[in-house]
Amino acid sequence: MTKNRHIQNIFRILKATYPDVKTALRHRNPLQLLIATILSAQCTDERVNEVTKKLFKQLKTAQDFVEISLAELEELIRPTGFFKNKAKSVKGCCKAIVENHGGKVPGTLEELVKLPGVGRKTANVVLGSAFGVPGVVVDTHVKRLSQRLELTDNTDPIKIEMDLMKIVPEELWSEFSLQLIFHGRKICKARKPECPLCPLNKVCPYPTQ
DNA sequence: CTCCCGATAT
DNA sequence: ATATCAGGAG
Repeated sequence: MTKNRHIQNIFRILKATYPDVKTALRHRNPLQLLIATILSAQCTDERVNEVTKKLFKQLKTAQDFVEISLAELEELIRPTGFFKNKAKSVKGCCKAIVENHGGKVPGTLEELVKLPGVGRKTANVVLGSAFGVPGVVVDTHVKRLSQRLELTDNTDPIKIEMDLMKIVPEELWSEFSLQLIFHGRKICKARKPECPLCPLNKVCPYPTQ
């Protein structure tokens, strides 16, 4: 089986299994998605959604996040873990957004990555789901599945991102990332992957236990 | 590489 | 007890 055939099979099966993927992080605008994504580090999206439901009811604009005290913000986001770092990042982002971007979240990878606490993963989530700009999101799931499916030999997320950008057509970057993320959560889990249930098990090199 | 954070699954 | 959860900074 050629490498191209391998990846085409994966696209076909993922599309059939997850025909209409969208981010699980609840949001109404780019600012909300940016903040939700920062909060999502090492935390389930379910918990992030619980926190942001209250958070976004109380705080609407970037200016609101600049004005709230650090201690208050820390308490509001505490259940997401890493709350001191995340509170600092959220406030820092909003400060930069107010001062340098007229209160609007910037829509390019270059500008997003300059924001404190925003790396390529977070930036590509915002680009893909808030601005409709293609981006490969390499989070813990995409990294693990790319390795199990042998789409990359690398362990560095940036190198994996580059590998996937070569293999995956640009118009599928965001969709493919989301499909791997959903599949990684439900089936191809880090701990105990459910290989017998997996629609990819016929084309996957990973041992099915 | 370590640290940040705490809940949950195994 | 330990690994893992939509990572990023120092």
